[in-house]
Amino acid sequence: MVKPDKRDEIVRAALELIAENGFHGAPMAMIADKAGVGAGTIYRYFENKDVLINELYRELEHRLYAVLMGGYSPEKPVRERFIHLGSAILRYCITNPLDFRYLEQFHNSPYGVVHRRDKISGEADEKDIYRKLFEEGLAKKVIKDLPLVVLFALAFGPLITVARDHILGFVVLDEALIGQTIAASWDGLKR
Amino acid sequence: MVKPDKRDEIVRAALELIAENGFHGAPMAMIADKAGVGAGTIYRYFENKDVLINELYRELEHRLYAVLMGGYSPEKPVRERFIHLGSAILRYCITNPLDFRYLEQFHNSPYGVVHRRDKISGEADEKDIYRKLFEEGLAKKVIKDLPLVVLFALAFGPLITVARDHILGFVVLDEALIGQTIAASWDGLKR
DNA sequence: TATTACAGAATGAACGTTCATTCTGCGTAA
DNA sequence: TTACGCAGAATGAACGTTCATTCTGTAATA
Repeated sequence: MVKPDKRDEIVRAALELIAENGFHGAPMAMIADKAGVGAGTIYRYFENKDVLINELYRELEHRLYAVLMGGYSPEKPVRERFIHLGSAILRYCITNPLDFRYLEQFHNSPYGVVHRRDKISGEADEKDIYRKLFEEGLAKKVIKDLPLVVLFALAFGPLITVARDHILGFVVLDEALIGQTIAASWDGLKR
Repeated sequence: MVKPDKRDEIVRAALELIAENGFHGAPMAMIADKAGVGAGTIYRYFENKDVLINELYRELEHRLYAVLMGGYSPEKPVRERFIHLGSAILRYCITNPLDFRYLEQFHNSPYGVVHRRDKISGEADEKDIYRKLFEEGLAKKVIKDLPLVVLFALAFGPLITVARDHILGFVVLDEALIGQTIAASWDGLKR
């Protein structure tokens, strides 16, 4: 039978190599090596490199979503929920730098653009918690009347930039600084 | 001797291909083709691909700096200068999508990380106009008391994100929206 | 004629993927 | 209990392709 532990090793190795070296710095042979399997073995679990990359992305997206929803209360005020989500996302990125770097690589690549285009053109699904939050904030007139995409940029732009800077060692984000950063990005958002 | 017009064609072709397809979607042979030049000719002008990539980056950086400084008045209030620089940068990115995409590719790659590390560890040079502006804002207590890196993130994060979204067609930035976006990112920055 | 600039073919390294083969663990027969 | 047979998991050498770079011959220039 298919034992998941080899699959897991492959995924873990791919995450680490791609996060650190990018898609093109992570040849299949190297992934196989790090996973402790033969090169051909990867193809028993993943049809090809693209599939591996996309499945890994989906796993990370799923993990991140679970973290975001931990302790999330839809009945609290918009600002409070925003702070909660922002802190959760920033903390996750900081404590899981490999995940963060991987997600960044993915988003800054053709994979990510396709993924995003699909997402925007489709309807908001259950998982699109930020979209719902912003729409509610717009309806209640607590955040600026701007297109959703711009609101996303104002909210995520700083967080992602600052997370990257932390991971690359350009700044050290402690609890206090995390709070101040998110509060500041809220200032940009709020009406 | 070395006629600059072939060099220019090579640089232009490299810009276009790399901006649209990334570093790995722009083989030297394709760059040569698009430039109307033999593959070997590129090596008369650039020692290797890395050098070509870095020199192209430096040219773009220089152009962008010139744009930023057009109409910049160091004696105006901090907020006004910030708005001026933000508008200039955003407009530049939007009207020169190839330049913007190239700069992004560069920054999101090992080239960019090395470049940034060098820049941060070095002293502020004359060209580091944002750094000077923020330091003055801090001294005059008009912007939040946060590390420079975080201020950069709050200011640039949204602008870059929104510029990318515009170029990918996820939003249409007209003059009004540009102004509102920059004003909003100032709200995040100001004390 | 001597020198330089050039185009494009040649080269070798690196890559993703394939596939003939080997290994492993389990059901069955003695 | 041991030996055998077998399915399918695992392997890694080999293949075809792509790429950056170098080499070679030719045209232009002086």
